[in-house]
Amino acid sequence: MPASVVRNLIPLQCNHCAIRHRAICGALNGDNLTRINDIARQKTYRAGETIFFENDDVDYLGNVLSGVVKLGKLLPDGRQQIVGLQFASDFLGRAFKGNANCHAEAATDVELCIFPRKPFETLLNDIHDLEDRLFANTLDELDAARDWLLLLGRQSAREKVAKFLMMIARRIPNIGCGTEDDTDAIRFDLPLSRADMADFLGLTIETVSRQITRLKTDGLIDVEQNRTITVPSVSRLEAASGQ
Amino acid sequence: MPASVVRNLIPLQCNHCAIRHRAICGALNGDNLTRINDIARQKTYRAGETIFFENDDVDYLGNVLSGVVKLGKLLPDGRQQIVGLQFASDFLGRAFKGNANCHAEAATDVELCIFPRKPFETLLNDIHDLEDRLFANTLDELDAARDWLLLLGRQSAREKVAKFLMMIARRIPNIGCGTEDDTDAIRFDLPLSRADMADFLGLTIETVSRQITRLKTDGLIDVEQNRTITVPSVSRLEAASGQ
DNA sequence: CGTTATGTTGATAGCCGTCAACATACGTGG
DNA sequence: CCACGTATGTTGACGGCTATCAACATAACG
Repeated sequence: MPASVVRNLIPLQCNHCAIRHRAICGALNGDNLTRINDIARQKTYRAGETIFFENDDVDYLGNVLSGVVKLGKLLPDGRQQIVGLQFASDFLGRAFKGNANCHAEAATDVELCIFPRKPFETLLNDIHDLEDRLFANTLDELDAARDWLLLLGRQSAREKVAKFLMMIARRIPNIGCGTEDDTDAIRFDLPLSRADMADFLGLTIETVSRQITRLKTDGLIDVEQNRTITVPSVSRLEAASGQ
Repeated sequence: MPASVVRNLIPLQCNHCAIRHRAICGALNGDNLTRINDIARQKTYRAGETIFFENDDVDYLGNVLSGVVKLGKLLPDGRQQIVGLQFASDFLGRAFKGNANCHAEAATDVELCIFPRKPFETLLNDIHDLEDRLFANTLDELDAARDWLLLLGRQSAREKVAKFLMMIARRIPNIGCGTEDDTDAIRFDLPLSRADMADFLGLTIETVSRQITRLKTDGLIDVEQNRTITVPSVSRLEAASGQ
């Protein structure tokens, strides 16, 4: 990774970490927490910056503290597919195997908590619970990838966009809508551009835009300033997502 | 799983296992090999039989000894997507989490080497190398799933079929073609029907059939009896696969 | 030899991609 | 503060790829 993208590289305090218990670090306490804290450093990226390229020899791994990271793959002719999105508390990088099989890019401004590879792998060997947690994490990512295989292979553009919005709604902080007592309503900011959504859903920008317009005219969502989505009825949107 | 599909359930001998060193069992020897051998049993399925259903509480895990297993997911309306294919030496099942997130079906006649879940998970906890190997295995599956995300999201029907044939060629025993000295040629039997290929590639049966015909008329493959494929030039087929 | 499963081929339709114009927001420099 | 260029997003017209519907061919099987 180019050094130029590094904004800072500062120690942080695991016992004050907001996402610790959701991240793999939830497996740690006492001395073990101190050990990982000793090697943890914060690193930030601006939206659009590349974190690593495919086949890069990445010498660190880490957790997403805030923001959204896109994992993508490219065909020789430039076609792109986003193969994963990492949100706060998700793990980034591949233990015991240095070279990345996809590239990573900050979709929004991103804060990472990174660990140098070698000492982190030592921790994995020493602390069985930590490796178990990372293993479970990887199995969950595999489940998620298989869910998207079904989506990409068998669902329509409308279903794809609806399901994407459902997924974001689950993973992104809700920004509160006027009708607080309506538990079936939800409101959030899209962390991705239309172009990123297209690359994630195997569609074109235009098709994504048209489907959003259709969901809007059908009353399933409301859109302000392109990125702020209000879903008046989550269950109705879910029905439109095909499951 | 219905007991009716069980053809036999007999002990086997790990030290004579043909796929041991490619499977996760390659991490074992001496006493550890004896320990896993004590819990290993052979189980066979006929082509088309279901091994487990989505959300089943599967009480065993295991290796594929021979044949091909399809992992699939269904939408409520019946649309299907195959999300993984497991070949000889591949691991089947999800450690530390009983309920399956997809269904499994024998694509061909299949022999499995199965381990009851509880004692197998004990082995995983006791033998660090075994868990490491299973972890590495899972990471490879994740890589494979992401490759197919790119395929499903961004590649044409022709590229999909070409890439599928390339993948099968790598994973299935070569049956030898007349021109042995031609290292760029290869010949194999398809383990999947057109319908399975369609469900794997996110296409219809008809489109798969048409693309195979096109590859044949373009001289990229030769087809005998629907299932036997000869590839005169692997590099030319690879070029048609888009990478 | 009939029946079913599997695969191929043709005609047609529809969804989504492509190309293009336009709208809006944002940042930079005059 | 405005002018301009760029990035992002929307909408329309059109075309092509793949799905759908249908007929037929071949193989498998009892």
